[in-house]
Amino acid sequence: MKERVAVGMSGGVDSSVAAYLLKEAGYEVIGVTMQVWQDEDPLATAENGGCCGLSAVEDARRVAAMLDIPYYVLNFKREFKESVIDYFVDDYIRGRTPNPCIACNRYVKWEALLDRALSLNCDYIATGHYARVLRLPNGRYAIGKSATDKKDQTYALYNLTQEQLKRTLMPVGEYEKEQIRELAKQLNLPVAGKPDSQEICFIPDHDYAAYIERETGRKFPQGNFVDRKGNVLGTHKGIIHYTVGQRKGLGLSLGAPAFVLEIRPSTNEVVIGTDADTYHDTLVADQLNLMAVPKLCDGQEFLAKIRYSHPGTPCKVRLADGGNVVCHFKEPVRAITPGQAVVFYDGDVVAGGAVIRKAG
RNA sequence: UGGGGUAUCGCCAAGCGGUAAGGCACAGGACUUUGACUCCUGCAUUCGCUGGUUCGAAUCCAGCUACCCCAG
Repeated sequence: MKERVAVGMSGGVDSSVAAYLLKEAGYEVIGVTMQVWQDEDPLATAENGGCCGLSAVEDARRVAAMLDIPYYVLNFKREFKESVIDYFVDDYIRGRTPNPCIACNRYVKWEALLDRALSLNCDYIATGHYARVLRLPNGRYAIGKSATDKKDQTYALYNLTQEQLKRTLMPVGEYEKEQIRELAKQLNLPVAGKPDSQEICFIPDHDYAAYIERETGRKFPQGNFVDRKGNVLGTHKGIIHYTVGQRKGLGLSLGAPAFVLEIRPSTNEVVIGTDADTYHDTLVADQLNLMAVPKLCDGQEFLAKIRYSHPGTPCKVRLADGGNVVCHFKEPVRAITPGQAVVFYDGDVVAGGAVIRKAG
């Protein structure tokens, strides 16, 4: 009897090809598009490049028809609102910089989708991510880097659980991005030429601050830019406009480039310093999720990425009070940002990850 | 209203008679799952104002205006 798999189809190239590959591999494939947008504004959807919106549904439906697989649109608006949007907004209000894609993966694309898939008698869920699901000799499941370096998406997947990974397939992880596009062309998929999605999908105009103010119905007051000694350097536009390491948009003319060092929601201050001031060699993180390793040991070494595009820096980890993880880097890293994830790699495999609380 | 000083892009600032450096900020673009970083491009026909000297002035001279400092 064929194993049954639900493929999350975003309407893009990758998940479309994923569906095809699974069908070729002999699975019984069901196409699913997750409806997550709160207001389906067709215009905004088009501008967004098609991730998760109405035009995405049309594209996914056409691909499913071509592949001759059943196709459903499932409503995940509530889950998306609670796990992604609310988290995103709350983090900004608390002076942090969230990574909504990580939350979306863990709680919507996996937790909620897997739940629905199981109730449809599926054995697996699958996505078009450029990553691999590995079963390790120690019995654990882990995310491994894909064949293509250009499009590594493992960072955003560190937070998946063992149960989720056990039931996950990522067929495009075995291919290069170019191969996937080529395959899409050969199959005559209508989405072969679609651009990659990027940026945060639910804020198509990229105006984060306006989105947060709309969502909360609040205005976030101006406050002081201060240096590390507390001297006032100027006025900021509201805490939600900034992230650690940011240079652009500060409007401060201090002779040398100025960067955000820290955001202090309690005093509504944004601390400013030089580029050199943004480097630290230690961070504290919480909400640890383990993947390849069953537990973290003091002194254990990993390559750690502190943001999506960070190439990684060697570090040693140590467990601290309350389940916190202290990560000491071999060399200082730039702009350790509360709210972003630290992801620990053991070679090409994700050992685990956690949420950065503070530098130093 | 006695004396001295300074007035060059939004901010800082070079220039010292030969036809406006640079930094910061800002804007546009590339990159991008941080409005991040980084990179590329752009950004004073004009030097507080008015005259004068000179082939030629932001640069020299005079007057005016503004601000600053010291004395009142």
